[in-house]
Amino acid sequence: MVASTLAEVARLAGVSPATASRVLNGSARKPGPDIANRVRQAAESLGYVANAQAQGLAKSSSGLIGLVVHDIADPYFASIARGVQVAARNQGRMVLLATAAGAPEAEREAVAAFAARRADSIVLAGSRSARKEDTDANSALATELDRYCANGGQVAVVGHPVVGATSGTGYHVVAVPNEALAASLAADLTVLHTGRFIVVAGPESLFTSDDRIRGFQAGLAAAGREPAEVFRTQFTRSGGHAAGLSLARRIAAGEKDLCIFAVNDVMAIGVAAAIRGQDLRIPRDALIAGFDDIETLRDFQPELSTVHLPLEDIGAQAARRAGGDMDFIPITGHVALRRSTHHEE
Amino acid sequence: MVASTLAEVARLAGVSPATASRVLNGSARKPGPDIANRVRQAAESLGYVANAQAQGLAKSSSGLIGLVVHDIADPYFASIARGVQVAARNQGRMVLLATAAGAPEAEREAVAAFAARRADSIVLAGSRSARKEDTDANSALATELDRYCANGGQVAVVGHPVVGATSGTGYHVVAVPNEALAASLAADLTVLHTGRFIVVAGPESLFTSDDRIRGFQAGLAAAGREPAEVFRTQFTRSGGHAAGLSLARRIAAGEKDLCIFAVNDVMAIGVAAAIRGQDLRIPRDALIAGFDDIETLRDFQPELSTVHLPLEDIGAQAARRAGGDMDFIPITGHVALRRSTHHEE
DNA sequence: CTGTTAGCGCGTTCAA
DNA sequence: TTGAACGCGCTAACAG
Repeated sequence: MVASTLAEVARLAGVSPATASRVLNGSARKPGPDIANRVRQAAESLGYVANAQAQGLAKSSSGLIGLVVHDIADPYFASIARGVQVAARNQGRMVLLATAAGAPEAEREAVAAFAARRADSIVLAGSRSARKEDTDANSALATELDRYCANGGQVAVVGHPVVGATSGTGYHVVAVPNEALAASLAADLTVLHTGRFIVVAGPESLFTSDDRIRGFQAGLAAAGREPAEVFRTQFTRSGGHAAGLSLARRIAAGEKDLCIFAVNDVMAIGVAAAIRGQDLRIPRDALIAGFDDIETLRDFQPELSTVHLPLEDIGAQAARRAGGDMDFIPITGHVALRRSTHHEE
Repeated sequence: MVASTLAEVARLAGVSPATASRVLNGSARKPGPDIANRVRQAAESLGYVANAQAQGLAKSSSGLIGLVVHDIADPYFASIARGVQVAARNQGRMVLLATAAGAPEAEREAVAAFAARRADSIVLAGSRSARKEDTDANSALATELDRYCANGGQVAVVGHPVVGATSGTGYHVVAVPNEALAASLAADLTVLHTGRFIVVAGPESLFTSDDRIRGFQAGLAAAGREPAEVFRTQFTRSGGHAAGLSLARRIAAGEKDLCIFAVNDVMAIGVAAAIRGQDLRIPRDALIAGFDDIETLRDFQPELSTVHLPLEDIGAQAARRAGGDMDFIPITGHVALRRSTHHEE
C-alpha cells in the first residue's frame, strides 16, 4: 500500500505540510479560504487519502472499536454486531471484528490484538463461563483486559463481568436481566400449562444459561410449582436437537403434558426439529419456549414463545458506553407468548 | 491509549531498541538466547504490547482486511463474514467491518475508510446494481476502488464486478453461478410440477436477482415450459411477505397449481409466512422454492427447497484471493429439493 | 550479533 | 495566519 502523502499535497499546493494538514483534517485553526481551496484541489488531483495509521500514531488514538463475538454467523451475535456497527458509525469509528468461539484463550488473543491496534474501546459479547478448565484462560483474559484498561482503554462486556477482572476504570457491563425475564416467562407459562416443565440448558457454569435456569426455577417456585428437571447439553442448535431426540423418546413412551423451556431460541428450534422429526407435533405433544427472540426465527411455525431481547440495542449500548456516552438506559426485555406454548383445544 | 514502548523495554533490558524489536517481533536475524530472554522478561514485566499502528507505518502494511456487507445481521452476509473471518485469522490478519445497506455511496465511504486505514485488501459482498439512480454513486465507488488498487490494494468482489471499475491489477471477482444454478433448479422443478411458475424477485437491475430470474426462465424454456410471471418487490423478507399476501389473494380466488420461486431464502420465508397467514398451506396450496440455503432457516417447516450456496467458502475464498492466495477453486452450489416443493399425495 | 541512524506520514508545539 | 521543527513507536538499512 503506497499512496500520495500529505507532504506531496502540500508541495503541489505550494504550502507547508502543517497548513495542508489543517485544511484537510479537522483543526481548530482555519487557514485562509484561498489557500484552503488550493490544498483541496491538490489533494483531489493526487487522490490523496490520509493515512489513518500515521494519524493514529501522532494522536495516539485510532478511531477503532474492537468487537469479540463467539460466532458472527450466529444470529444472536450478528444482531448485536449490527448494533455495535451502527453506534460505531454514529461515533465516526470503525469496527474491528474477532470471533472466539467462546474460548477465553481466543478472546484473550483478540483483546491483545485490539490493544496492539490501539483500539479506543472493546466490546466483549457472548456469555462468560466459570468452568473449571477455563480458570487459567479466564484469568489470563482478565489480566489482558486489566492491562488494556490501565492503558486507558474502555471495555464493555455484554451480560456478565469477566471472571477475575478487577473492575477498575474503563470497565463497563451491559447487564441483561436474564434471571428476571426467565422468571416472568415461567410465571406466564404456569398460567397456560398445568403439567411438568423441563429446562433444556447449556453446560454448567455458563453464566447466561445458569441465570436463565435459576430465574425460571424461581418463577416456578413463586407459582407453587415443582422445580423443573434440567437437561444439560450444548448451548447450540445441535445441543438442542440432541436433547429433543431424547425428549421425543420419552414422549413417545407415554410422557405427557410437557412444557420445554430451552434457554435460547436456537436451542429451542433444535429441540422442536428433533421432536417433529419423530412424528410428534408442537404444541400438541409438547409445548416449547425459547429465549432471545431471534428475528430470523420469527416465521418459524408454530411461532415460538420466547423472551424478547433488544439485541441490536444491546450492541449499540455496549458500543456507546465503551465510547464514553454516559447517558445510558438499562436493557429491558419482555415475554412474548406465541403459539408454541398454547395447548390446542 | 498509552502503553509502554519498545524503547522502554529495550532500556529495561539494557539493549538497543533494534535488538528488542528483533526479539519481540519476527525478524530474520535471531539475537543471542541470553539477551533474548532478558528482553522477553522486560517486555513481560512492563506489559508491553506492540503498537500495530507504528509497525504498519514503518512497514507500510497493516494486516487489515476490510469487509463491506449490506447488513451483518442478515444471515447471508453473516455466513460470508464468518468465512472472511476464518480466512483472515489463518492469514494472521484482522477484519475491519463496514455495513452499507447496499447503497453505493455508503460502500464508497467504507472503501475510502479502509484505504485510509491502509487495509491490505478489501472484500465487497452484496449484490451490485445498475439502477439508473445509482449511476453516479456507482462510478464514484469504481473510482475509489481503482485508486485503491492503483495504490497496491487488493479487492475481491463477491458476485459481480463493480459497474465501471477498470479491471486493473489487484481486482478479483468471486463468481457465483447464479444463472446456471437457477436453471438447474427450474429443470428439477419442472419434473415435480406441471403447473405454472411465478418468480418473486428483487427490483430490476439488481444483478443477483436478475441473474437468477434469467437462469430460471432459461431452465423453464429448456423444459418446454412457458416463461414464469415475474413479481417485483424488495429483495428482503418483507418484500417476500408483501408478494406473498398478493399471491395468497390470487390463490384464495381460485388460482391453483402454482410453484413460486423466490430469488432468495429470506424472501421465500416471507412469501411462505404471508401465504400461511391466510389459512393456506404449503405445499398443498402452493409450492415454494428459495435460493441460498441459509443455515438458520433449515429447520423451517415444510423444509424449504432451495439452491445450496457455500456461503462461508465464498467469504473465505474472497479473503484468500484478496490475500494473494492464488490456488483457488471455483464456487459451486447445488439444488436441494425438499418438502416445500413436493406436491402432497 | 549488536547498536546507531534514518525515516514511515502525520499532528502539534513553537516561533515568525 | 503560516511555516519549521520535533516526536508518535517502530523497522530497516547501515556501521561497528
